[in-house]
Amino acid sequence: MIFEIDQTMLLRMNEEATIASGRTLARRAYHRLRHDIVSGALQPGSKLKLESLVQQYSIGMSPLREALAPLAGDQLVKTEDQRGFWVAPLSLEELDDISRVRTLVETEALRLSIENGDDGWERAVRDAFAELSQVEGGPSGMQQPVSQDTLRLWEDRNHAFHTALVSACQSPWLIRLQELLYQQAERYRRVSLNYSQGRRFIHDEHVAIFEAAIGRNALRACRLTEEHLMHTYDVVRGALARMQAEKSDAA
Amino acid sequence: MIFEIDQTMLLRMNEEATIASGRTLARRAYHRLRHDIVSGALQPGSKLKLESLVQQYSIGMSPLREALAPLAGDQLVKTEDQRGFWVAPLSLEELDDISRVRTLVETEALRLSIENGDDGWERAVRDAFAELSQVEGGPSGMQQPVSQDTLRLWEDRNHAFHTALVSACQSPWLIRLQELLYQQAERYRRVSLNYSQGRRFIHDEHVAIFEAAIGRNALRACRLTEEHLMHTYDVVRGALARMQAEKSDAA
DNA sequence: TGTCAATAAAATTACGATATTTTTATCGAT
DNA sequence: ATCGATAAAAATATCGTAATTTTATTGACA
Repeated sequence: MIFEIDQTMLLRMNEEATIASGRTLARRAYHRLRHDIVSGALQPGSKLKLESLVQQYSIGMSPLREALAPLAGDQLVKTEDQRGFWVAPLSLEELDDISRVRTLVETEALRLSIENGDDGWERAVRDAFAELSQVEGGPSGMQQPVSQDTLRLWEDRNHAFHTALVSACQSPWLIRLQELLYQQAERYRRVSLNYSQGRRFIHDEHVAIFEAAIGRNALRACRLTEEHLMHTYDVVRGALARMQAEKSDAA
Repeated sequence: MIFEIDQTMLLRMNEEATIASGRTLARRAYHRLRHDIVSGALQPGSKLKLESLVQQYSIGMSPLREALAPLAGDQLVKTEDQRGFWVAPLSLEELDDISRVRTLVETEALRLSIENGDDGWERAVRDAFAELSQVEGGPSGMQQPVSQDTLRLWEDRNHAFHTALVSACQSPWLIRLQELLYQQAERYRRVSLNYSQGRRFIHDEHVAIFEAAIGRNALRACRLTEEHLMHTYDVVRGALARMQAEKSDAA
């Protein structure tokens, strides 16, 4: 028992450490900035004033700019020559776009993964699913409101589960694109979380996908994944719409 | 006649100017470097020594590093913390991967484009096709060896044609990914060009795709595009294999 | 109200200083 | 003598700061 707690604590520490890990200042800044953008701490669409960031993050201009460049590559930051940097804005249109493209990429990657997956893949998927189930807490899990920490943990494990599922597709490019799009989608989930009303039986969907994948039923797994992503889309879209309505009310 | 020559010359100048255009030193360096990588002037897999590049391109260290960052985002340059930058290597495995993912993305984008395309789209496709046909020069065009300049022109117009085809898909993300993957594929085409033996009736394939797209036959256009990309893959793979065989002979 | 010059703000770039990695040289053991 | 480990040296990447260039803002004037 004590052993279990220790492992959990280590895992948590590890996860938190990864927020700003890296060997160079630029990479650490990259991780911090990415976290702050994905979490919504930095307002979507807002100007990133370099001088302010230098002070806020206690960092030099050079590593800061080196950190912003790859964020622009991830489409989390927009940049215009000699006009600076902005946090990439969120919009219903882009959420729509990302959801569709993500479905295209993730179902293809999953299909290939189910075709090619070996025992190691199955084990990785089982492990990731077990960890995710733990935090989703049973068949009707996460119905009740949960803490920010739990949500963080859920995001990590949901990410790990989706990553494990496609990990055997043997296509570095599909994996790279899947990762990119997952991250984009995460932004939308995170900022819309506070506006979500009522939770859906997301765990049941994960169970179904897991069983179809392990059962090597590619067609079914892909169909379920597509539905899963579309349900996510619906929920986030609703929340985002309410959010924007509220904002325009205030104005 | 003189008029025609003038137009051609202007076009050429314009195209050459775009190689290293941009308002900041960093962007100009980005364009030059990208060109040199895609064209193969910079050896795939080779180390990019910053000091050497500073001298070769007559540029400061800061803009050079700013130029390298987005190239890493495009996956044309690999980087490791504290260890520097390399030209991304080429491999048969990655060519395979890129070709498959490109097919996935480009057929989906084309399908949507055919669904959504309006008159403006049709016009853009017709124009791009006309320009491409001009340089491919008729039904059995480009059978005879052609100059480097002509190949450059062909690359530009082939790119423009593929871009026009998917331009109405109304998915910025699909377009971005298509662009990324086209560029990757172009690298392989370019470096393998010198090793290509015998040309195929590529123009016929373009004609068929063009007609299916304009005829709004999405299914057929996608199938033809898939075949087109796979033929390209076969040719480039053959050339690359010969190239690598020759290299290992020399060693 | 619109334009233009002056000023302020901000981004880009140069350059020197520091830290890390890689290579070379040295030493000792087998 | 050769190999492996260790230490010095060189090469290279990273970072901070300041100078330069460009863009945005302000306010006077038409």
